[in-house]
Amino acid sequence: MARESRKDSILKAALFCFTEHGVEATTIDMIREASGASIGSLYHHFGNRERIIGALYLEGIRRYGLVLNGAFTTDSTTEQRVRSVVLGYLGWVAENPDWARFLFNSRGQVEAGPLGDELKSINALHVSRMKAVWEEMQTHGDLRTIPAPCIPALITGPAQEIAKAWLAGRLKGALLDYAEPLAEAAWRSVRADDISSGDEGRFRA
Amino acid sequence: MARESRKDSILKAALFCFTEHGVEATTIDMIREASGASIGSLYHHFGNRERIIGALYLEGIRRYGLVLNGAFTTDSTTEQRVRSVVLGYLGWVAENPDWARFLFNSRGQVEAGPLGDELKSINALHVSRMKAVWEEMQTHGDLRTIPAPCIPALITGPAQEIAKAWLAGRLKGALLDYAEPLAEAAWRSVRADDISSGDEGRFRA
Amino acid sequence: MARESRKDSILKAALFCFTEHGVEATTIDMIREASGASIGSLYHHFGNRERIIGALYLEGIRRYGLVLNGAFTTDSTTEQRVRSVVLGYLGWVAENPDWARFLFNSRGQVEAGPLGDELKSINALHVSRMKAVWEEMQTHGDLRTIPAPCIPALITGPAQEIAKAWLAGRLKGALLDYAEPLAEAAWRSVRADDISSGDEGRFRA
Amino acid sequence: MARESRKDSILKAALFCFTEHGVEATTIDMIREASGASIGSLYHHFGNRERIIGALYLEGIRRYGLVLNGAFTTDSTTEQRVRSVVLGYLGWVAENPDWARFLFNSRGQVEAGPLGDELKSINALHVSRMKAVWEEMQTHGDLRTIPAPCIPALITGPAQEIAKAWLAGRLKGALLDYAEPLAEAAWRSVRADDISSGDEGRFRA
DNA sequence: GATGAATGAGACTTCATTCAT
DNA sequence: TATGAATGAAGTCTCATTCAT
Repeated sequence: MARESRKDSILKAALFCFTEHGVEATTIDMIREASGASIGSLYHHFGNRERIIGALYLEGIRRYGLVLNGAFTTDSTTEQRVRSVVLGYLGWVAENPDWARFLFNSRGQVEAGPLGDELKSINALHVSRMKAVWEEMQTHGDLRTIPAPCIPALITGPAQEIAKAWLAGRLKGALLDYAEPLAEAAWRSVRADDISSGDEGRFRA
Repeated sequence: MARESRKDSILKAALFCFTEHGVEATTIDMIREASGASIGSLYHHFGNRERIIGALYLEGIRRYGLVLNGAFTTDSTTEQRVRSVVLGYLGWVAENPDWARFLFNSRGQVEAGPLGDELKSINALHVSRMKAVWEEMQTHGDLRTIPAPCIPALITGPAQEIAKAWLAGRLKGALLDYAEPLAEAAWRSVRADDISSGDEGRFRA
Repeated sequence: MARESRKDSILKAALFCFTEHGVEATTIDMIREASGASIGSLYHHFGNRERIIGALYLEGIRRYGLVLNGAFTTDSTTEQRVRSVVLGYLGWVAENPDWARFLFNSRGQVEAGPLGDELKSINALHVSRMKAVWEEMQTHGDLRTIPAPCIPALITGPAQEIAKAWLAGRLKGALLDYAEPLAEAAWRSVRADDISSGDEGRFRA
Repeated sequence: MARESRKDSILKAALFCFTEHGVEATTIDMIREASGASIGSLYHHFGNRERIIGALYLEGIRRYGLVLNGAFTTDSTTEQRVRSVVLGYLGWVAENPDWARFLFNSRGQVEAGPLGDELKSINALHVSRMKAVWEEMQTHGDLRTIPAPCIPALITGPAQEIAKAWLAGRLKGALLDYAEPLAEAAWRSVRADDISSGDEGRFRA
């Protein structure tokens, strides 16, 4: 832990700067100042600016992935899973606003950079894994017949909009106040017609 | 028209560059090269870089606004309006991918710039006008009781996700293939419980 | 002339700096200071450091080429030509010590740079043109039978050594004091056995 | 020997890097990577970059000196000596291309560095020792009356040009193919008029 | 209106060197 | 002896902007 301290403090400082000024506007010198490290140390550990961003992005995806995986492995009915994803997403954003801002606001900029392809492929892994789960649910008849790419969009899209507004300070109150309504709406938008809220969902007779 | 030609060609070139490289990565010199104008001419017409972005943003909002206004003024039932917003949004993105990329991908970056506040307030005008309409519908009982900010998020959020994926080339086929499913889902997610698709929606007895 | 002034003054300053500190040790800032131009102006005209060096190298080759071409076109007998090349070379070095230092001292460094291949090919052109002339003389029987690449080495090599020593300040007196002995020696080293100094050389009966 | 191994492996790696990238362009880190040593180890053994270059240069001169001394001590007639110097030089270059490249290509750069004066004086020693021998020969009447500095230039200059071309890959075939013609030419360029190849040279009656 | 040379602040990065372990 | 994290001066280059013609 003491060993990793410098590298970690640089990443921490970088995240802080990205939140404060945005990814593009953050200079190496800002990170240097915020981290207390020297320029040389920054480059010793990361090689260049882009790799600092990349390392942070990777760590963000890893952390976020843990939450979503939890939602899938813990819950058993389809409805529970759909709700868990929405709640899990909003919960994570509420607790990790800086990571969320960085991850979701800057995705485009990060993927446009030199390490974009590498990071994109890691992202694609997450997406495809999730996609497999949704499709399985659809096969079981718990979800309406909807083009596959729409399912995650319907479940996560509105929550993302709300989260974005909240992160930008355009929303009063706690982010989690919107969790239940959004989870309910997500479920309504994707559930099969013969299923209503409160039914068992998956594993029906 | 011939007089305005130079100014327009600069804006056109700027939009092209923003699509190609992103807003932040686009330099004055790229726009100069793409437009065929001289640096001096660029500054003569726009004063500085930020004002090129601003002018483009304004024009984008204006164009997009026309479509959405159409959806509201033409249609009469709530369901029709909800569906029209989704369809209108996706239709506009499909026909104006460059404008869409610029407007939705780069919103954060644009608002972070020096003219951000000005542009934000123009945006806020649009949003608040729309909000008023949704709230009216809610008052009439056509929409479920949902926190107000969720309504546009539910209607537009999933469409935005799909549009983003399509613009990034992650989606096969035509964007409009997803329009009907998304419209249907949007309506399901916000409609009042005693209303089903096909009912009259607003102005019921 | 007034128009080209800036670009030329930069090149002039660069040559001065190269003489003073060597090519590698010369920084953009030194050239900026010596030329009186701004950094921006430097980059406006040349794009990068390497292209300043390249432009200078090209100009140097051009100037030097004029002298050597003169030696070949003016003189008629082989002996006269051999002597003219040695004398012309030393004369040019004596009159253009800065160009000479840059051209001959830094050839390796220049060719190792990014524009190396381009410059190398220009150099190769000069060399091959000259080679053709020597070979013609050899065919005529004025020169001994020597491997072709040795001929220019024998004629120019010693003069280059002397010039290098003189440029480095290791030689007392005027460079041209060594011209006649070196010309004589060059001719002795390459002339055919039945030809002695003062004979007609080429076009003998 | 095992003790010295590390130091030697660093020097060996340095020579490799100098050949590959040139002296100026070689960084401490390149040598570290090529040698397998750590940065700390490099500095422990040599103190700084310049001293690595210096140590290598010294070793190169020492090795090359052995060959040339051989030419002078073994052979007795002037002609034999002149020829031996040319042959010895080319033979050494052919067998030690990396050392040759370093020693002759980078001489200027090395002498321009902080340890330049020290190395220059060592070089000057070699040169003056050799000069004494040539002058003695001249006094004996074996060599033509030529300005003293021209003698080594005439003997070694052409061979250096050929060696440079060969090291740069501009020459096909073996370097030693050019040895005999160059030795013959060197002797012709400096021998006294009443001496022809095969005469006794020195020690005539 | 149009042009493009000129400007300079400031960004990123390299690299020799030091020093605690 | 060996290691490699840490340092920071110094270099190259970019780019928005100004201004004389």
